[in-house]
Amino acid sequence: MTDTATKILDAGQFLIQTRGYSAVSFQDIATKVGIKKPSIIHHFENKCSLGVAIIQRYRSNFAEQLEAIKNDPDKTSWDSLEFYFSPYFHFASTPDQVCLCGALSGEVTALPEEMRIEVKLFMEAHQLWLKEILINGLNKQEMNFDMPPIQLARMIFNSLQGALLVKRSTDDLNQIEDVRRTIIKMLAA
Amino acid sequence: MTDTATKILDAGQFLIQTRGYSAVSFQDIATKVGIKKPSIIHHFENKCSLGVAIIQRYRSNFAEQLEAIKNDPDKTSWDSLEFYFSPYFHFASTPDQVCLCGALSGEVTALPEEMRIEVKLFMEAHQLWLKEILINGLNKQEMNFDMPPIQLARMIFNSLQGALLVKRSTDDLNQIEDVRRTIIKMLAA
DNA sequence: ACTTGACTACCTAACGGTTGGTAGGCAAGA
DNA sequence: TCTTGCCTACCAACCGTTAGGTAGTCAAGT
Repeated sequence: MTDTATKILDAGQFLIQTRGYSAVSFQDIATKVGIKKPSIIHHFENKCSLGVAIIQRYRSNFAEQLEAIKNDPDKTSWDSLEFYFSPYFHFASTPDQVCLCGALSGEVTALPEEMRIEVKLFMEAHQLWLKEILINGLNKQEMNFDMPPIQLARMIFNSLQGALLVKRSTDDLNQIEDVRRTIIKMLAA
Repeated sequence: MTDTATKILDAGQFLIQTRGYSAVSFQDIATKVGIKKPSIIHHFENKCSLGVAIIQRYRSNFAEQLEAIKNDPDKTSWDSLEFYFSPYFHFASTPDQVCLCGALSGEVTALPEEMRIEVKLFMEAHQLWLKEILINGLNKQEMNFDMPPIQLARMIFNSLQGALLVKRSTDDLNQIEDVRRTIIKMLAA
């Protein structure tokens, strides 16, 4: 049995990913968890610190997995890239979930400073990870491209984030698949 | 002197582009315009219809300009593409404005159905317009690529929308410039 | 020329409801 | 006995929206 704090994080994350931060209330989260609204305060002192905790957990879950696959000698750079695609395809397969930080990016100026910092850290970490994968792909001659790796990393990250948001608004799964195809084409040896 | 309804649309659009829809209140808009909160209802019957009016105006402003440049025989497909980049660079030059529909896409499921329809129409129109520009570029041999034009159109649109959102969250102007560079490279003859 | 009535644009006051958050109690486990 | 986890009961602030009223404009009727 998972503890209540974890359930609150789960429910909060899910609701932010589907609706955004401003449109999610303590009441929504409490109802989903099956507790009363003030009980949330017992675990997280206010809405902001709950928000921060949700992003931090999300960030470190990603960081762990991305680090693991990067350091796995059995994995090619293409394996790593496909692994990176998988959460985007997973979210795209749901009716209306997007990346947590993609959802927050639309209302980032309405967020408390502490949350903004977390969103920024997420994005920077992912772009740097992608850059390293691309450099690796070039060095091992698995990939081929003549653009600065950081430029391509930004293009990949931004197009995936955009595609997920546009997919949800248009209800058109091609948005992600076409982005994936284009990325692969750009990197193909 | 612009009339009050236009001022309300202007203020509402600006605030949504900077903060999102859920985080903008009638009070915010009224203060910015210099009227009292209930006076907004005199011009727009509720928040939803104001939202719809804002997106419709935004859509038709774009539609007009995009149609004009597409039908101008003096403009190359590269001119059209650079013209399409310009509003993204304009928004990127502000501290925290993004595309209206990009801002809304993060909280689209929290939006009333009528607004969701408008967001979807915006995105579909832009992707179709980009597709036509790409087909034109191929036919006139100004551009060169071997991917389906609609796939590339989606990639371009999604990466620009994503870049604008990520730029605002990270405060890093390279996000847009790198996306532009990559797009140009993909299409270069 | 003067009055009437309808209309627009805006106001103040208040509505019911929801927001994030607080205070205090109570039952279970260590 | 003290802590943990959750509760009920509440708060002030704010939400979108409504009601009712007040100016000012303008065209028609007498």
